[in-house]
Amino acid sequence: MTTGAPGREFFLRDDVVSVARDLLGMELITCIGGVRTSGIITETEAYAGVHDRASHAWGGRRTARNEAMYAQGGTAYIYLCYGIHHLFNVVTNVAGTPHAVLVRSIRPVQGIEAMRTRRRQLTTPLRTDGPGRTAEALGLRTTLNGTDLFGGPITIGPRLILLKPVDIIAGPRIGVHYAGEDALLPYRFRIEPDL
DNA sequence: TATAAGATTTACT
DNA sequence: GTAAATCTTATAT
Repeated sequence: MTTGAPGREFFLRDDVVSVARDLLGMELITCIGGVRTSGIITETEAYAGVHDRASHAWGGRRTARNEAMYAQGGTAYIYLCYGIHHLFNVVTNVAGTPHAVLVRSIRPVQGIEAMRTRRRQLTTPLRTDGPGRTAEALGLRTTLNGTDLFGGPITIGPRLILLKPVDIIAGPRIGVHYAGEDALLPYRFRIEPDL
């Protein structure tokens, strides 16, 4: 687990919650239009498929938008939220089981100037916290929805920082108050910004 | 066919 | 603190 990038088997794992936790500290890399940008994943949320009211796939929902959730683990699920923001998820579990992990925040590593341009923050401090800001900084758009994370423009790289269990903060997910009891599940994981 | 709400961010009062 | 931007889906006429 400490050497190299995660292989396909990492994303095929059965427990989406543990995948969300283990993604913390890994590098999310994009190479789009010849521009390479990346960041350390610092916040994630798990969406546990058909039994999770907060998930787009709750109750077995399957639409043109969420089709990528039904692909095999290691696929990108990118959708438009509120008509404006692109949100990036990593699909987990085997094909046909629509689990996914939302990447909510990164710490910039490579291509910081390119991310500034994308975020239109050339002089103001570059912010990459929040799922919409994260996707915009990395150039992730719905045109990349369904992209495989092996051999394509989006890659999950090696773990860049080692984390102790005590460093990882679990809590309820954000913006899912409509999900009833499922809104209280501790499916959100993050680390302190200065860790 | 119409309306409401959503895994959000930004700007303005 | 409130509202606007604006696409997709679900539910109600």
